[in-house]
Parts: sequence; C-alpha cells; structure tokens
Amino acid sequence: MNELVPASGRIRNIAELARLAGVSAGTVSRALANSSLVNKQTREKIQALAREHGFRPNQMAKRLRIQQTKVIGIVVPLGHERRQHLSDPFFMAILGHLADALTENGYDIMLSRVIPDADDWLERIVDSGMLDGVLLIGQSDQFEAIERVAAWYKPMVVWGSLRPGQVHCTVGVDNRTGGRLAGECLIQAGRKRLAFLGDTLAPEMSERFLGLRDAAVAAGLPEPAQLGAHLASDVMADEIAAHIGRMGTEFDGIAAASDLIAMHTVRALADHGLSVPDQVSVTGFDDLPLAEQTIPRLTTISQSIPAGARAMVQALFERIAGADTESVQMDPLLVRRDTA
Amino acid sequence: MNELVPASGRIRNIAELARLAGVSAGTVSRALANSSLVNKQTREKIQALAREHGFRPNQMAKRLRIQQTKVIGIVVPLGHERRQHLSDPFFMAILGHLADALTENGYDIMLSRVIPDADDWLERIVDSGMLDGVLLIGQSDQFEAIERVAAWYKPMVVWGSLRPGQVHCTVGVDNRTGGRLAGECLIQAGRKRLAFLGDTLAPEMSERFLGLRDAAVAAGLPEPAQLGAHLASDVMADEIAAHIGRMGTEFDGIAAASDLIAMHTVRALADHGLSVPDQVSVTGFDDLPLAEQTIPRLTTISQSIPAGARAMVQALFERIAGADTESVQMDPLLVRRDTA
DNA sequence: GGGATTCCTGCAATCGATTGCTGAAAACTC
DNA sequence: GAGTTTTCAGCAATCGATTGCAGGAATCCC
Repeated sequence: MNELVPASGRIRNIAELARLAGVSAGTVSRALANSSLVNKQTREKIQALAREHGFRPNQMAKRLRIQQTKVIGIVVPLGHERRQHLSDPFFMAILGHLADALTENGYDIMLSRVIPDADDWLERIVDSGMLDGVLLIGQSDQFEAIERVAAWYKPMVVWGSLRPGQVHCTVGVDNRTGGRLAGECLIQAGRKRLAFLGDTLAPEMSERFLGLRDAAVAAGLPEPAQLGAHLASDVMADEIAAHIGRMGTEFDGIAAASDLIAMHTVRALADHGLSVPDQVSVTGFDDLPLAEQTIPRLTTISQSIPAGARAMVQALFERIAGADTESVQMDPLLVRRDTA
Repeated sequence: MNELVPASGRIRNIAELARLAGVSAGTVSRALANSSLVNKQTREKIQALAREHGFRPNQMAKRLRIQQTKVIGIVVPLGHERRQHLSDPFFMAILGHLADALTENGYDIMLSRVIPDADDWLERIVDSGMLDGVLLIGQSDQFEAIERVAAWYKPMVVWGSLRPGQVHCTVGVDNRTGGRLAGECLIQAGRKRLAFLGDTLAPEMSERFLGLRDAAVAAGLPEPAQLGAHLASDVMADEIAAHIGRMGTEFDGIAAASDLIAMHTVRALADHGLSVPDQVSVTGFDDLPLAEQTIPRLTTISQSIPAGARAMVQALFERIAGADTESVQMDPLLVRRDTA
C-alpha cells in the first residue's frame, strides 16, 4: 500500500509521517501540537500513528523556527580558580535548587564550566542562539565582562555581590554583614586573635573579609590576618593544613570563607591536637546541608540557598518576559552550632 | 553607502553580514569557518567585520544543518527517589569530572533531572534531536526502560551495575564485591551484629547489601538487617536518627549504602552518646572527597569516581563514532580510615 | 595566444520543523 | 436554493546556517 514510506526503519521527520497519514506536513505539525485547527478524527489518527512509530518532532528544528529554546544556561566562571571543579559543594547545592525550579517550569539546563581565557567568553555563550537566558553562579574576577554583556543582554541573573551602580542583576547575600556576623560571633566567644581563611579575589569573598575586619575594628581588636586558600578541592586541604601547621596557636578565632574551608580547617586543627571550640573557634559560610552533619557541627553564616535560587529563577523569568528587575540582597543569618 | 543594512542595531545573521561585506551568505559562512576556499583577504575582511560587530553565527541553525549538536545529555533518573535533589554529593562529584572531560572535548552539557512518571521519559530525551549522546547517572528502578532504549539508541552510557546479558553499556564498580569488602572490614573489627543502612531499590544498592550478606554468611554470622533510608537529603537525616534511636545497641557494625548516609549515621550515633569506632563501626561507600575530611574520617569503599567518569566519556565517544563498547566494571577498594 | 588548471564566489538545495494565507468543502441561514 | 459562515487542509515562506555544484576569472604552460 505505502511504497512511498520506507517499510522498515523509523520515521525520521514530520514529512514522512505526513505521507504515511496521507496528509500534508503542516497538518501533522498542527495535529501533534493538538491544534483545534485540525479535525478531531484526523488529529487523533495522526497522534496514534506517531505514538505507534515512536515519532517525536525534532526539537532543534522547532526551536530554530520558534526562536525560543526553552534552555537556560547555568554558567560558572572560574576566572580566579582555574582548578576548581564543578564539584564545589556550594555550587552543587545551588545548582540542585535551580534545576528544580527550572525543570518545573519546562526549561532545560545547559551547563557550562568556563575558564575565561578568551575575553569574549560570556558573549560567546549568550550569543550562541542556544539559550533563552543565563544564570551565572559567582562573579569570579569577571566583573567587567559581566557588566559589558549586561549592557545589552537582559535575560541574565548573577549570583554574587552588589556593587553600587552596577548594571547586571545580582541575587546574593550581604556578604559584608555576613562577615561581620561571623566576627562578632568569634569575639563573643572571647577570641581576640582573628584570621580570615580563604582567597579574596572574588568580590563576595573580599566583602566577607571586610565584614570580619569591621567587627574586629569595632571591638578594638587588631586587623585580622588574611590567609589565602584556593577553592580547588585537591589543593585546598593541603594549603589549609600548611596554614594551620605554620601558625600553630597564633590565632584563636578563624572565620573561614566557606563551609568547605571551615570543615578542612577543623579537620586540620584536630590533626594538630587543637580542639574546636575549646582552644580555637571556627565559623563557616554558606550553611550547606553538610554543616549540620559534621562533628562538631559547624557554626556558620547562612546564605539561604533555596530562597536565593528561587529569587534568581524568578528574576530571570521576569527578564525573559522583558521586565527590568532589581538586584536582590538577602540578609545573612548566623547559625550557632558547635564550632564557635 | 550601505543603506541596505540597518545602520544601527546588531547584525542578526549571516545574510546581513554578507550584505555589509558585499559578498554572498555562503562566502561569509566559509570565511567564518576559516575555509581555504575563500580568498585570504576576503576572509580576513569578513572576520574583521564580524569581530567589529560582535557577530557570532547562530548555533541552533548550524547544528540543525550539520546534524550534530555537540551536546551531551547528563541525566539523573529519580524513579525511586522523587525527592532526591541534584545536590546529592555523589552525583555532583561525578558530574564535575564528566563536565571536565566533556568540555575539554568541545561538548556542551545538557542537564536533566528526570522523575520518570511517563514511561517514555528516556525516549523523549534521546529523541529530542538536541543531543549527540546521553550519559545516565544511576539506573534507579528504570532498568527496563533503559534496556528498551539501548536496543536502538547506541550513544548512551550508564553509570550503574552490570547484569548478565544486559544490552546497555554500563560503567561502574563491582558493588557486590564492594559490599563484601565493607562486611569483611566490619567483621575484622570484631563486629558481629551487622546492619545495612540504605534503600535497596536501585540495583547498585541491593548488590551492596548482597555483598554484605555474603561476608556475614562466610563468617558464620546471622544475616544482616536491612534498614531503609531515603537518599533525599531533607528526610535522610531524620530517618537515620530514628533508626539509630530505635535500635540502640542492637547493631555494632553498620555498612552504609553511601558516604552521605555514613556521615549522618556517625552524627546520629554521636547524638546518642555512642562512639565511633569504639562502640560501633561504620563504613561508607563512594569515597567522596568529603570522606577524608569528616571527624572521625570515614572508612569507606572507593568507587574511583575520576576514573569512572573518564571511562564513561571515553566509551560514549567511541559509541558516537559508531563502535560498540563493552561495559566496564571497576574494582572497589577498601579505604581504611577511622570509623571501622 | 590558446588551452588547461587553479582559485574563488555565488546559487540554490537542505536540515526539520511552524504558521499565515488561501480556498475548497461542509454547514448553516432565511 | 442562493448566499453566508465555519471548518479544515494544503501551499509555501520562514528560522539561520552549511555545502555540492557550476562557472567566471585569473594563472600557468608551452
């Protein structure tokens, strides 16, 4: 009967299915979209045929035509940390929540871990024609590049800190206040020799340090030391161990730049026979789910990751719809547990 | 001069750039691809023009034409665990390594977290025309669905366990042996009342339990208990705490189904005044980077995640190239630390 | 200078969908 | 039964690239 259609083999496109059904491609397209423009019986016949042959229309073609990809890019710029993995737990935690919110709304996720060597890395992503919008996790040291793109590309929301006058829309916590809270907590615990453990290249991080300094200054203490620690997990542990080994009991209050750094710090202190929180107090930053499960449990500054992810997605959707959204700065919260 | 081209505004496509350069669209396409088919001077002129106007060709169109998307789907089926997040640390760890390997080879990553309610969830992903290949993390309870698709869709590699005669290509660790190693470790530590903590719905997990049972039987011990624990992090902690609270000192050797469960277990035991490893021994599974940083450090079964990720990507590339690849089963390794 | 090569460039088909427009057939109105 | 409205299917343009083929111009060879 149907010598026009390859008897075996799968149906490759809408035209083949159309021939099989004895209608035109346009009709098939409408039928599969369940459009009332095509007669109910024809519609159901075509749908049944599609099901039977396991045919599904090519999304690439659809999206090209529609000019709407239903894909959001989630991008982690690793300008200052070339060796950091995607496996950074903070990133992973927020990614999980972003993925939940986006998939619920019918969007797919394209993941890019970018090491910004070419200076148009963000333009390339944004301009690829593959994305309806972009979520950036962290500003890294790429503030300028982000500003440049934000000037003309609206559907982009960035997790990070807010600088006065910036163009791009950020969602984040007030890192300076967070740093201050950590400092105040250490000071209340009677600590006087404070240190900040973590690199300060990314703006978020340097603000946390400044907050810690604010607290120290307000309490009449000397300026805290700043000890670098990379975020790449393979070297972080060693670096922290080296710091702890070198400094001995020079510091008695350590504000870590992240929960992960704090965990490593507690571990390294234990290895040197220093007990937390009896001899040294330690605070983290992020309040990852893990922070509650370590022994001792981590005292930390909560970023409210689920709320942050929701805010990012909401702002992004508004921007995709054409609105202009303000940046969101959430309040950090001190979560007192066992390490400070 | 050029009234054909919108004086302001960005260049939207190759045709506009062609008009600007005074050549045809085809030539622009070739020039941007740096094809030697176009004269060097024209080529450079066009490239300069593209740079100047910040023009980048639309990837969607290119990929439709090329029939090659340079996108790999990474999919986590959550059949048995509807509430599990992407933030599961094991998934995140392997995702990090997969992302590294894929981006190095010029592929983008499309992330899907799927709750398989419709039974053609995998067909829909594989058939979307958006992907050159698919990596599945975990078989969940979807063995049949995966087999069905693997019968006709070659470029797919699955992290999980190997059943005799299966069609789909897996990479994973010998989970049964891993479970046995954990059991032997507990038994060597003098433990006699063993329990497995974790759900056994996914094949990987049930094999780990069977391995533990093998070890118990071989040592003449009674069959270990199996205590369910969901992988969703928000309920896991409570469930584990409840188990520990209920069982008291009924068990003295606990093989956890994952490092995360082990961490929660150690924490819950500490909350009940039970010391690890003095009173109870605990083993994990996965050997996540975290396992080394907890206090006490976790004794666990190593899955060698980096090697596994590399193997998955390599097998996938071979399959994309048309080859048929064998499943890979890696040897698990007992990593003795402080909890058993 | 004539014929053979080489070098470029443009034309038009193609990838696989969607959708505005046109008009034939069916249904309805009076 | 003529005229009007509604329903539904097909045609062809479109999204934005890539690429095989054809052929004109330039170069080379003798």
